[in-house]
Amino acid sequence: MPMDTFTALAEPNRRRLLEAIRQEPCTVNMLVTRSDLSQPAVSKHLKYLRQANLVVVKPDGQKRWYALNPTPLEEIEEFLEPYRQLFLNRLDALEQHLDLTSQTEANEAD
Amino acid sequence: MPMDTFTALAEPNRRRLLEAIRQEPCTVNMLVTRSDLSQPAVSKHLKYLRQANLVVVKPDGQKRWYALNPTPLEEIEEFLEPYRQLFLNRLDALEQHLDLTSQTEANEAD
DNA sequence: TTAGTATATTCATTTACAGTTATATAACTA
DNA sequence: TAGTTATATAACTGTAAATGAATATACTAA
Repeated sequence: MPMDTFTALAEPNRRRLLEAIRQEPCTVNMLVTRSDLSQPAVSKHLKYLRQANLVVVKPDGQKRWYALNPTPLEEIEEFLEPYRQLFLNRLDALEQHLDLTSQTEANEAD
Repeated sequence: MPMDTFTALAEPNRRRLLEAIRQEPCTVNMLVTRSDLSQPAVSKHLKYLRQANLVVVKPDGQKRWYALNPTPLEEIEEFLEPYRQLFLNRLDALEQHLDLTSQTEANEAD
């Protein structure tokens, strides 16, 4: 039932909310003001971000301060790590594969 | 209609397919064998990965070689970049905020 | 041509989720 | 106390997408 990190980040509005929260802790109303979302929509997205453990809440009277918890983003980081070399080199795996195997495959096709 | 990078990566089976393709270009049957998915399921996920431009295809007789195109992953990288410092420091934004503002807020509460 | 192999697509069903409106709850204020 | 503010939740609607079964397409081989 709890939402995973990747799914939480798949929604563009949620990414924007997280961006705002990253810059400084925000109340729900601050996020409503700074987004073009209704208050219930913001609350619902925050619920998912909470489930993904990407934000923590601190009640303060009527207000609730939402702050970033960046820890789950390490999962994204770890996923991305083995790809980083590749897109820094900017050379398609297919090209590389063809470069490496063209001689062998020419022989096989023979 | 085309699927964006984040949404494409939100599905765990698609991430696993991409991992396999990252290690070496694969035909559909290779991916079926290496996953626990049906052939139509693999083909359908590959369609989404194509839409997200995360893979390229090279027909080769009956076979179709799927290879990685890492370029769209730069979008993820760019999103992640401003957060990296934070989870490397491993200090919640809320803590930081409280540290920075506790004196001010103590005055305000006065 | 026929049979077989590799892959894609269609269809139907189900599930997840985004957005809205309305309402509930809790805390603050007068 | 009543009225207002801040937030969450429920009920609903619409849509995207996941899944499975069946079928279609395209190539290969005999």
